[in-house]
Amino acid sequence: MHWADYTAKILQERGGSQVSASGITPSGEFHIGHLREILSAEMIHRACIDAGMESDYVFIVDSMDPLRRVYDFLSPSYEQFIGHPLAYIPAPDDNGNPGKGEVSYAEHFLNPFLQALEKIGVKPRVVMNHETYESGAFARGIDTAIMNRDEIRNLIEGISGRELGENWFPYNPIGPDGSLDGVRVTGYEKPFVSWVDSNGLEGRSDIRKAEGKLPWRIDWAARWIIHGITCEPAGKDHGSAGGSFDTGIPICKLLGGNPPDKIVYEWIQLKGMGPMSSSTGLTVGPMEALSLVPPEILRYVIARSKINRHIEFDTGPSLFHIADEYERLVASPLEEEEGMSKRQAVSLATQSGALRLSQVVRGSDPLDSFAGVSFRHLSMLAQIKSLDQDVWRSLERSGHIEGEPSPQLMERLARMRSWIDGPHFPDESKIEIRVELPIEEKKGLDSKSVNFLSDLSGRLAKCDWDEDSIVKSIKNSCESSEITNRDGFKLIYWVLIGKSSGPKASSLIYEIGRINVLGLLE
RNA sequence: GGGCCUGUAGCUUAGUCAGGUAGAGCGCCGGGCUUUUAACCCGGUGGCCGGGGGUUCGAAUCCCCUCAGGCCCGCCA
Repeated sequence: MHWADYTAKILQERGGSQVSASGITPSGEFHIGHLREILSAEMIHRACIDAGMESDYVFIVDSMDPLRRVYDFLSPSYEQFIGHPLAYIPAPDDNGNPGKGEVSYAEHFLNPFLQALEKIGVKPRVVMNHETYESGAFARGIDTAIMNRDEIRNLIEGISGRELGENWFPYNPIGPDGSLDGVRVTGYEKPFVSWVDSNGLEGRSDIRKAEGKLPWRIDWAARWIIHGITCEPAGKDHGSAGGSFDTGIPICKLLGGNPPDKIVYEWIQLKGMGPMSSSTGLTVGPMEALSLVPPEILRYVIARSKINRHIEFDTGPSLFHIADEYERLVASPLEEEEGMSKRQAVSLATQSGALRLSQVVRGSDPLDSFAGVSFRHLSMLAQIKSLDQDVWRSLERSGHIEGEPSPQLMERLARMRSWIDGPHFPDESKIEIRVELPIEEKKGLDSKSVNFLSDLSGRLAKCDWDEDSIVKSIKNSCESSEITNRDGFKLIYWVLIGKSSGPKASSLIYEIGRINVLGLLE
């Protein structure tokens, strides 16, 4: 059974309608890892619906979280905003300087991410957490937390092993400068928390307004109640012993709620691609990934892995692998059969679950997303055929398509071209035409091979420049120099691209052009 | 110091929660497709399930120990 279906089954036992949730702090550019936070919850939400339950999916944006430090992509002038909620500070412009404030910092990073989510079929109810504070919905939780501050302190200290300072208070007011830092609480008289800031300025915050916030561990527990959340998978950082999940559950109960079960997902690692990794600061954004692969395959990256396993993501070879695996499964899914072993049955259910949950539109047939050509094959054609029409003609001849290409396929070729032209395309998949042959390699040729190549050179110099004539020349050369077709083609690939196999030789030669080919055959 | 995940064929892995003779894909090798695309079709090769011990009629699966890799524990998905 797929993990999302399994979780849905557990939730069914809990009963009632379900609310799955994700939460992300928009402190900077969103990346591919955030997709796992989103999709872990969204897929469980879909599985609940598929299992016949009422279900809602909420994406809570932690817009009330403060700016922690001046990140590399920000100018030093952001120093003044440290400690301010992300919803209340201006977005950076292209140079990292604070903008005019038409768009908040939180929205600036959130908006492109939401667009990417739409493309992969995720339609969350978006909740800006600062608006929940502004609405007063947190007031009840804040009041209860303050009234039970000692118990909450004991819970956090006991479970996390963290010692909370003497001035710790389960509510952080915003000071007169707009920052959450350096404000000390001096008293509470519902609904006002009074405080003094680091300069000795005194004031008070109304807990019914966004004039302060709960510390993370309490905030999380309180929002479970506010939104009726029954399921919120969290990253492994929240999942370790004594982490915020372990404190959140009892705190939520203390506040009078029924907390969700602990579900932890593993992280996505960025791997390989030489210099492309965290060290260069280059990460892969969801939009960027979508410019390379279709949305259902991006979903499949998450759906195919068990929730508690690392995903090693790279935009190179593994993307090929996953994309072709997806195509293969769609084309020939496992079928239910008499006398299937338990294993096969489990694997069938998991696989079909993964395919089902990978669809952009819930409930649509995976076959609708099927392009009928492997990524590997398409990448090759795209590299040797500069015109789309030539790619379609080739695919028609090879029997991949009949007549006009499908819209899915056309989109796929467009994406393939941008992948090939971009920095993420794997070297091992690149077809690189040689400029000249190294002398040592020339010396290693036996006389038969030399004969073949010079014979071929003579024929190619004269023949019509179309694929049929080129193929004929190759076959004739093989015959007259008494080598097998197989060896002949191997030699050609070796001369042209330095490998023993490659894309259809005639197409390759045709695309390289007569002059260049003859130059290499010299 | 506390905790999590992982270790199964050359590679990626399923199977571990509910113990019952190790499955798959890729790769590789061979064959076919009478113009041999890295396409497509068919067949084959390949694993003392990290190591040791225990429980059991029976262990990849449960328990204990151990080795190796990755990760989390202010904020971070």
